[in-house]
Amino acid sequence: MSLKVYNSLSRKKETFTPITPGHVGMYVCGPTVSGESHLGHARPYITFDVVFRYLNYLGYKVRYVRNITDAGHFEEEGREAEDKISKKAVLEKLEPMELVQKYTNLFHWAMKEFNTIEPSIEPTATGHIVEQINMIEQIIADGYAYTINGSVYFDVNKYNEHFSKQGQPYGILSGRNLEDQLDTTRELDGQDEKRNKADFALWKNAPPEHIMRWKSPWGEGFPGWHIECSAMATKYLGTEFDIHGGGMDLQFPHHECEIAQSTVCNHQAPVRYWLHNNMITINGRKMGKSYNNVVKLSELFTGNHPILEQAYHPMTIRFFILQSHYRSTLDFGNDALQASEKAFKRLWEAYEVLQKLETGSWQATDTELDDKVNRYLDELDGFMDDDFSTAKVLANLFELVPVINGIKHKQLAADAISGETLSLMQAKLKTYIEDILGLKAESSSSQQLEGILQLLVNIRKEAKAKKDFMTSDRIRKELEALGVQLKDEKDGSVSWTIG
RNA sequence: GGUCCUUUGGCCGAGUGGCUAGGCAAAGCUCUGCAAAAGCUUCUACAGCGGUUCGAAUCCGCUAGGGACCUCCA
Repeated sequence: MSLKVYNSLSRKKETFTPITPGHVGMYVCGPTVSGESHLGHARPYITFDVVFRYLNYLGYKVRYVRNITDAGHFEEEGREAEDKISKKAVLEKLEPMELVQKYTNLFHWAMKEFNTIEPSIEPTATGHIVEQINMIEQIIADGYAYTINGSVYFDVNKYNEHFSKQGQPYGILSGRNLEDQLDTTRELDGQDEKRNKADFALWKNAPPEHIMRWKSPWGEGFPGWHIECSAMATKYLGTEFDIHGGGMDLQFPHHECEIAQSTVCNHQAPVRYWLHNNMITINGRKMGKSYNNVVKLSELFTGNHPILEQAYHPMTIRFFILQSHYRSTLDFGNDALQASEKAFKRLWEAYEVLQKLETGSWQATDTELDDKVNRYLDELDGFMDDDFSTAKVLANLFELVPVINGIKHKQLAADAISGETLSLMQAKLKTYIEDILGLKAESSSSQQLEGILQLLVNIRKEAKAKKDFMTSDRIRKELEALGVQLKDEKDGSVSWTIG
């Protein structure tokens, strides 16, 4: 078995072979920290977190680079062509970097809530102005960019003419040709400066009111929209690296431009495998700023948004995202989230039960079931190898839930499956649920709380022994109101779940 | 207008031409002081029409709906 990934560049699944055996370089487009992250942003970071985790599981040494876009040219919701950071800074009376810091912190908080592993390097655009300027200078020196009024533009036509001959036309990633591009009519800032509409900015001259500005050979300004990723990816991953990830909406123009810039500078195509996650939709429509239909992560976690019927735990969201394939659209809805919440709870509880089951060296009395369990476990690697089919992994894990619960609740014989299979199941589920899918308990209880609950359970037990069901039911009912659910097990013991 | 994707049971969602994914919901049953939990069972869907094929949710064509990108966007 070997890992296969869907490469946007070739539009098909390819066997993954790293450039340097045993090592993987992966770059993922990070957040623009001019505002708070929303549900749509969660998808790539959770998706590529699982990619990162799985590559680690396969034994690769992975350098995972995810940038923070904290500079440059952004557009405000109102579509004014202004630097979003500087504009908001005025509105909120904050320093630009203060604002950037605030949203960076919020982003990190959300990523932690989602239990994502921190990238190996998280470079910022403002920290790499020099690298970006160097890269632009090189592009100019090679003749693929021109300067006008203190701004620098990439000459897409010239690039296309030259590199088409080498099988690297502009549009290679997004599958479009330049001629179609030129037909579009858009009135954009600086459009008249450009020789051709398809050209894009490498460096923009900063108007006086623009707060974020840096000195450059072309005057004071700020870097273009795409150069930071090229510069930082090259710096930390080299002129050619293995994986570049991001949302499908970045495929064009962002990633296309990245390819063009890097190809000119490094004399080779920068990326072997382009991986793109699909969008999260809401009522069938992409969740995005332009559509004014975003649900911020903080709103999701607190339930503080008109569309939300309740708060959703970060693990519910993570589970929700992993239940679909990353290249499919995923429709957001309360029903879907609530289904995920319950499903995850059931899976997690079974997982915890499983880890507490005693194993040994007994033989299976139900060999048919034993075989089935082994098959479900064996299939997991193959599912992940098949372009990270987390949905299939979860489906198999759910097949195991009745087996685990059946043993626990004595609906199945304790030795229905062999001790060896049980041990394997424990190990595999730990690896898959915690290490690869990155799921974790929604809440952890303290030892003190456990003690208090045990006390109440004991009191209730005594009441039940005296057939004082009023008291026993009261304890159960009032604990339930506090979010603690008591369950009388068959063997007379009592278990509880908090949450 | 250009390029491309998509349409799966009440809802979400996976699907490699033949082997009823899975989850949630619903109904019934078992267990139980009552609950809850758990287990078992039931619900066998692939937008429409045509074609290819021994066989199609899966391939091809047409029609209809939805969407994405072409502009900041995960």
